[in-house]
Amino acid sequence: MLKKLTEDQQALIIEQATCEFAEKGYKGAGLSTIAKNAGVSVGVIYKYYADKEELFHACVSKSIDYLDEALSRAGGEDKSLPDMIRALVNQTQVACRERPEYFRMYHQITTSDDAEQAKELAEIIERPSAKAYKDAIRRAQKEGLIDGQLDAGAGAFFFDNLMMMLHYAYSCTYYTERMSIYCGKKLAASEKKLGEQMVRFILNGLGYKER
Amino acid sequence: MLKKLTEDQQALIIEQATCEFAEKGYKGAGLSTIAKNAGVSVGVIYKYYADKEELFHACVSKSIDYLDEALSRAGGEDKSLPDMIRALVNQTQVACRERPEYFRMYHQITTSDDAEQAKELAEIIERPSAKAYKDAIRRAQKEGLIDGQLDAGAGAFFFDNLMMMLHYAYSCTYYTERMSIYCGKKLAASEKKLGEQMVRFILNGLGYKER
Amino acid sequence: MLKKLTEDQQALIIEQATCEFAEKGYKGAGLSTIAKNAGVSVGVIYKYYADKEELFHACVSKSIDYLDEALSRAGGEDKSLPDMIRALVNQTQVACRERPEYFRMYHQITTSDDAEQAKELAEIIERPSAKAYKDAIRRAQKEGLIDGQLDAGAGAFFFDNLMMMLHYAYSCTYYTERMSIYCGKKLAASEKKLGEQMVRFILNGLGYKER
Amino acid sequence: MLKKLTEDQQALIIEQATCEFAEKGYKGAGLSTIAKNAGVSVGVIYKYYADKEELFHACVSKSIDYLDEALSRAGGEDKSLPDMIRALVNQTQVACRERPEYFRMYHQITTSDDAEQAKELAEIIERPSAKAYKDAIRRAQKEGLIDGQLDAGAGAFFFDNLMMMLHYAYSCTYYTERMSIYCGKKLAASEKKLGEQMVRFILNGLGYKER
DNA sequence: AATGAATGAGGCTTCATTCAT
DNA sequence: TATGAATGAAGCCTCATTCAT
Repeated sequence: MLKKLTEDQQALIIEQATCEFAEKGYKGAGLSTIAKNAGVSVGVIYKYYADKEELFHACVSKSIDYLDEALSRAGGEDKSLPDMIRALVNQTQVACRERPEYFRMYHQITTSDDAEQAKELAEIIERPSAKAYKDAIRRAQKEGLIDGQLDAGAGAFFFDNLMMMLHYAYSCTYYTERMSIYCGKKLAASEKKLGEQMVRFILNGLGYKER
Repeated sequence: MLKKLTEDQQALIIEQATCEFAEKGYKGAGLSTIAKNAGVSVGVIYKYYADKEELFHACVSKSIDYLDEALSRAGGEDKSLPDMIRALVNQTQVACRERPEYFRMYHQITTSDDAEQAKELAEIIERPSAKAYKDAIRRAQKEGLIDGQLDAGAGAFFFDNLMMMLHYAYSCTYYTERMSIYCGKKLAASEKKLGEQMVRFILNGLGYKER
Repeated sequence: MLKKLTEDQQALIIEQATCEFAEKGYKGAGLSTIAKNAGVSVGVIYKYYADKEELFHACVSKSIDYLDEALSRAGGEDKSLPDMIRALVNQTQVACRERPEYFRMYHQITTSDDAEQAKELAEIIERPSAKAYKDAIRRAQKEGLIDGQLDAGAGAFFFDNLMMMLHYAYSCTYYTERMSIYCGKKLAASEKKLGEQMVRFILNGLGYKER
Repeated sequence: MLKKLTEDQQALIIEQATCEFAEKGYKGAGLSTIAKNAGVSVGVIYKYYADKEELFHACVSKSIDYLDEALSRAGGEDKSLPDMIRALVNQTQVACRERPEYFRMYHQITTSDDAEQAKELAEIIERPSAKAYKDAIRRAQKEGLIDGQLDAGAGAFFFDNLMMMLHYAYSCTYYTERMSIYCGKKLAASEKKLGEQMVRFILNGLGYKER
């Protein structure tokens, strides 16, 4: 009983907390549920995190890290634009299947009503990919591969909007249902086909012309 | 004390409740806050709604109605595809400016972890527009105006995904910030320019070719 | 709407209130239930009674009046002791069948935790019959009809105790059940036989000897 | 704050709850009052009892146990009928002096308007003593000690009715007052004398003849 | 004078947080 | 150091009472 929490136990706390927050929201999540699911006492959580909010933030950070990692796994500056997009869409589908809770967590973040905090989080989460996508679009525009009239920022925005909705479609109950309604069950169930359709739509949207 | 809540007061309850729910979520919203903001007593709310949940549902219904109405204001089957899309984007921007709480409410709905309820709501909310968009796309495909390879459902899905993210960008703190990060403050602030970019991206995405 | 409550309506209020108080107790009774059952508005009750407590007291008074009346119907100083007791037992059975709520009301009174009020009520309700029974016993003792060793007050007390329990047995759910358990369903259902047994027990208890 | 409520504290909760319920009834009793009187927080009560009702039932059970115990202390099948009755009356007087709240609790139970529950409770509480008394009477009848005409069940019923009213007289404000009115303060105050009178009345009532 | 909707204090219950062991 | 029971503030809801019509 006088042993320090192992790293595994600490990780389990975050993992279970993430699931609980992702599922029930910040207010709905219960500390005692988290403790029970993680196999630790409520008290020990307060040794590692000052309060519920700090635990939540830790889960958020972990989720962001995973999201970043998932993105970078798709990465590769050397890829062609179509390949890059294909890889990103693909990676999203895989990541959502593996760890839907992290994407649900992302969705929870966006419900925050604290403007200051929202700003801060957006800065951390969105800035890097915004830059990466914008740069890629600019590069492609210079190479004459895509629509020159398109504002690079706006293009990145629309692209990421589609990616984000794909996240939600694969991780949040409501959006999953919505995807089925729009695409039909069959297409919704086929990651490959839907991915292809999406890549096609995005490339078209950006005004991509081969060669 | 008034003999009976005026229609205005009743409407104010829903309005304030919607704001409270939209901002804090179902769990976070406080009945006493709502009552105070609506200028009524806590008790009277229970004369009109059996409990917190029923009040929430009333707010949801009202929000959905507004959303539908906003959509139909853009409507017009007779419009050309570009005009229709332009109108929808436009209408979204106006509606979000006028009643951001209804769109925030929508966002709250999607956080529900009750699968059954999510299903039901998605059916009510999404089915009609899904059908409308799909039909419009099919029609345009028959007329040879847009990409014939595109699955109509998927096209409608991607289109509505972009619309939904526009809603969020104009009504939820986090997404607003995110839009600024992607597009820059200037473009984010110009509804007109951003709208044009978006219409362009969508038309391209659908593979629209004039004539 | 500008008409005064008729006497019937006023009586109905008391009647329904009595039933409600008798069934649910003072705390459990609901003013709105009473109003609804009496076919009047809640407000008008407050025109006749200052508050819930006063209404309760009015019901208590009415109940006491009925109880007294029921007793006096049995009355008759001229009767022989056995006849008097027989008449009282009989009358109790009839009254309980007709108006169980008044006896339930009595039971409710006795749960009061306000010592002062209990004292006052006991004085009003019990003093007269205590005196009457005591006198009757003294008279019978002088005539050598019953046990001279018995304290007249104690005798009256035991006699009335048995009467009171008979009240309860015929009007309160719990005591009805209890009667069945003790006496068996058959005897419990036969007012006549049980009454005879009780008269016999009482006369024996008082040490009554004919002639 | 204590690591765990001691047994004493747990007992105190039940004790204080019993007093509160006994005094004010189920509806009238307040959880916060109970907590305060027991020197614990409101919350901890919910660690031991799911809700107010469960706490009430625990108090009822405790009270019933005490009542049974008090009865069995008087017990003794080997005693003569007069001795048995004397012991029961005696024991009742002692128990009421020691723990009036348990008898008040009993009184509260009988006010329940839930027929099903009343039935159940009556079965548990009354059946055993009903049987014991009835058997004792039958035995005495066989030995020719008491009135053969008396229905054993009815006799047990009348006997227990007198016992019950004695309980109430010694524990509930109203009935205490009533006893004074009937018997006079002096006799009411003398447990011994009143007890003797009561035993005499009962034995007479049963038609007891020595030898 | 009767109505019944509005009021708001108060009750039960939950759960984030504390702290004795 | 980990435990998990105890704490108590805060939330939902009820209902006796008020008062505009």
